[in-house]
Amino acid sequence: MPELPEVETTRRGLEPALVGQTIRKIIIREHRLREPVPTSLVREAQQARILALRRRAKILIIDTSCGAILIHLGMSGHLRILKDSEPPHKHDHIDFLLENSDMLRFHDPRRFGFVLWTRTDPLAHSRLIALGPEPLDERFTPQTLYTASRGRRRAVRDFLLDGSVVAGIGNIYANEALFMAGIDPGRAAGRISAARYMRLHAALVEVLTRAIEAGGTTLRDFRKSDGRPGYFQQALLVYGRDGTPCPQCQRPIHRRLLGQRSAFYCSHCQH
DNA sequence: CCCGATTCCTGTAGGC
DNA sequence: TGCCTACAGGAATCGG
Repeated sequence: MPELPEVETTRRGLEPALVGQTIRKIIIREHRLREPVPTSLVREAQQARILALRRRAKILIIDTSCGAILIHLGMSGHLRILKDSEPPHKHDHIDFLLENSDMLRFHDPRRFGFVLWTRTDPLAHSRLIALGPEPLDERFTPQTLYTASRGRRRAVRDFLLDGSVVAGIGNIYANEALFMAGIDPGRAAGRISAARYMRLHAALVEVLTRAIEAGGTTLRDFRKSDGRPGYFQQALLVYGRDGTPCPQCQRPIHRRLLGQRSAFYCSHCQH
């Protein structure tokens, strides 16, 4: 499940292979992603020169000479650099052929991702405009969380997943940070003190930074742009570890459904 | 405004 | 062995 660290890992891996290249040809085998792949992509992005790769939340932005490609990996997507002679396999939905015989290939079995094209400022795109601060930007502070949470009764785990509060956090890193900060994922966001949001802020920054250094978390589908998995899953403290001993107190980690998705936590260490 | 439920999709794991 | 079901989840949308 690509969250911020996985998309950042992908961005870093793709950057040297893509920047400066011209897109020679775009092949779309499957238009039916989370939203239809626009036909304008083929018409307008072919022959465009790639200028830069950026990331905003979980979205990769490929800036070109005449517009920007926006790519979301959904929960099962990945991007790889291959030789353009590599035959397509199942779920290889889009190929971007480059002038140097390399190819950027978008693969996404569950088709929760999207590939969009815009000729205006990508940061002003409807998918990006309402996002909160980047968690690794200095504009994200403990105050961001404390202020936004006042009066909110929803579980703090779900509050962290709200991209308009802070961008790019998914279920894995929300659970990890809440464990590191000693906060029960089911606690109402508005009933957590400023002092505890200090700890949560620090935990988020630390876990995201470490995950990026490890190349992200590979549970099932995620692959770096060279095809290799990330290694942060070995460092996960609670996510997916129900029944195993808490790394702090040795009591078993619990799994509980919060909303529609699992929360992992230690009932002794988190309150 | 806020919040929870629902929806999209397919591979995998576990039960029988 | 094979079938069936539950589950994984980002984020838009809808209804209360």
